[in-house]
Amino acid sequence: MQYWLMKSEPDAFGINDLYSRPNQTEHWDGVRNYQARNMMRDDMKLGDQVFFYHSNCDEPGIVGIMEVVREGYPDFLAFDPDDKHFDSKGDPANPRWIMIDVKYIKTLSRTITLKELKQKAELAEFILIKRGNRLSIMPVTQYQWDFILSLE
DNA sequence: GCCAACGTTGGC
DNA sequence: GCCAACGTTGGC
Repeated sequence: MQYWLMKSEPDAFGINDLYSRPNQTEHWDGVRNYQARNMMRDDMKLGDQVFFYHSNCDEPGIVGIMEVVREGYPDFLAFDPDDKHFDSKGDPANPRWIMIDVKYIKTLSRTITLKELKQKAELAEFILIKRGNRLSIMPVTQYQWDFILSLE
């Protein structure tokens, strides 16, 4: 089993939104970055655990945990002209963009903030805090996962 | 709202 | 294939 982190803006879709969905499950749509796409398509497997990260908000940080419950499949929003994630070059016979389904597992007792994560020597190699990183999906090592949870 | 960092696009 | 222009991300 592998570990991951996925970012979302809480104004658009936060952890409480995931919690409120039927079966506490939702598809993770709208990813339009090839590196992130490749991870969803090739590497994210059923049962993998994922940190839910709130970005672009008052207190950026890790707020909860979810689990991969469906592996990569075509992101249908890429074919919807009315959706903001529409891709005019999309070809249903050869889908370019991929999504997965995730299920809510838990909300952490507190937000483990980006500010706090940056101060930990143990996380010096964590992709999230590398300068200039903009990936919305990234792998987390077992060591990083355990260490971050120990901060809760 | 600003802007640094980075990815993508498209002319050549 | 280079690279300037442009768009997006996301912390602050």
